[in-house]
Amino acid sequence: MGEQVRAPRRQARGERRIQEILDAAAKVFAEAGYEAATTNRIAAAAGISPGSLYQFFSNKEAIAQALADRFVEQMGRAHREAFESGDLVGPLLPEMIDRMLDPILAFNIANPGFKALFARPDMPAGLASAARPIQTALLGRVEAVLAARAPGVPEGERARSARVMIQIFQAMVPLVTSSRGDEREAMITEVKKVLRGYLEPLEQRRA
Amino acid sequence: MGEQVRAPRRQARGERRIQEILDAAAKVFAEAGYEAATTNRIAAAAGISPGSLYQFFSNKEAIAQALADRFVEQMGRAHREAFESGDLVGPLLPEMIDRMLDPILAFNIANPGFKALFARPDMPAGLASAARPIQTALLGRVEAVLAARAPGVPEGERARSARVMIQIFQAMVPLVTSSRGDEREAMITEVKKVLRGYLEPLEQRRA
DNA sequence: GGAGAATACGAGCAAGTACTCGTATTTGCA
DNA sequence: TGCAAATACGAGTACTTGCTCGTATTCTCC
Repeated sequence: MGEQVRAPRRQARGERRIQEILDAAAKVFAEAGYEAATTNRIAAAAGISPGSLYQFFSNKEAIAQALADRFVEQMGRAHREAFESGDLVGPLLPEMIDRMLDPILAFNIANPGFKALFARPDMPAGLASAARPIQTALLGRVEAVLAARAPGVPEGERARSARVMIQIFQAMVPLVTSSRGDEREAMITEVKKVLRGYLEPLEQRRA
Repeated sequence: MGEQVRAPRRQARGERRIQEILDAAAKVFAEAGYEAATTNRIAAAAGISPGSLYQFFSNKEAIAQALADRFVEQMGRAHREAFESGDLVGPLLPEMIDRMLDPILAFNIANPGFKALFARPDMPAGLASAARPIQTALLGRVEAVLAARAPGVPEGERARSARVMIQIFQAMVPLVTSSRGDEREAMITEVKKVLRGYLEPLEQRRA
């Protein structure tokens, strides 16, 4: 255990190749899903031979893992942006919802491959765990917002409500990303209506 | 074209086998997903040899297709039950929601294999089309309810709202089926809260 | 400019898949 | 009871997939 195959000293060319492979993998995973995305196809999409692919990644799962890490890091940034405002109680509910949703929606729109990788049930179990910390952090932040704005909700119920909100939001993301233009704007409005309709009664409840 | 391989005259034993195979397939698909569900494993789960499997189904997709048809038929029954009440306007909103959701939730709880088959992106495209008529019918029924109860909502928005409601409901189903006992009951209550929070403002809008 | 390391290639291997086929057993029916 | 059809078997086949390996090319640094 603890054995490390020391990674070769990468040249600039190699670093570029790695990013190219990850870009190609994101595209192929998004189009085909995890299982159907063959390593040969990823190599072809990256414009290199299968052998070259394995110069940089030890196996298919390592590619997905690296891609997941890249996504998770960007997603983390979007989450931090969504919750960076210190004032959880001041803003009216609609504005609060705007602040939380807009950055995360923007991320999902800009990275269609993200959902394709993480939302698919055919990917290896280990991959989901890469997103776990992010998911847990998100849950905690939503709970914190609930605790501040809806103090009348007891703790056990609060955790459940946070999960429900996250689930709803994630379910609506495909509806948003798969539409375009005005229809997309309208869908974003609907997502916010849904969350507002769920949150408003919680905020108004007495302790 | 139009060629038909005439199906052999089934014996009672054969009819029984077909149902056993479908039961086994539902279990294996639910556990492993479409791709990872090997025909040999389905055969083993049904307690027969791979060769016997192909006595009744010409290929793996035909198994999934037959299973899908069986599910779709049962699902159709649940939908009809959910919407059979002629009175769309009389009942208060919470009762209306109970009537619509309970049968469909009950179906999903009783048939965990259903979601596993239809919600997975790794299944052949043709399969999804089996559920299409059911989905379209459901959309139409929800739209009809909206038209009756929320006449203030213009038509284009009504279609969008119906889609949103269905999407939300389907997203919450896993939260319900994956929990047990009191937690499950609580989750069902939450699903209904969400839909009520979304519907109530629509109903109260002026034409 | 040359030596060693990194990068690149692509035919091919081991393993796993859906599916077949020759044969044996069981069933329905005259 | 006997016979044709239906059912059952499971080792074997054709194919695909992730991945390797011997070899050729390009880069880095002295």
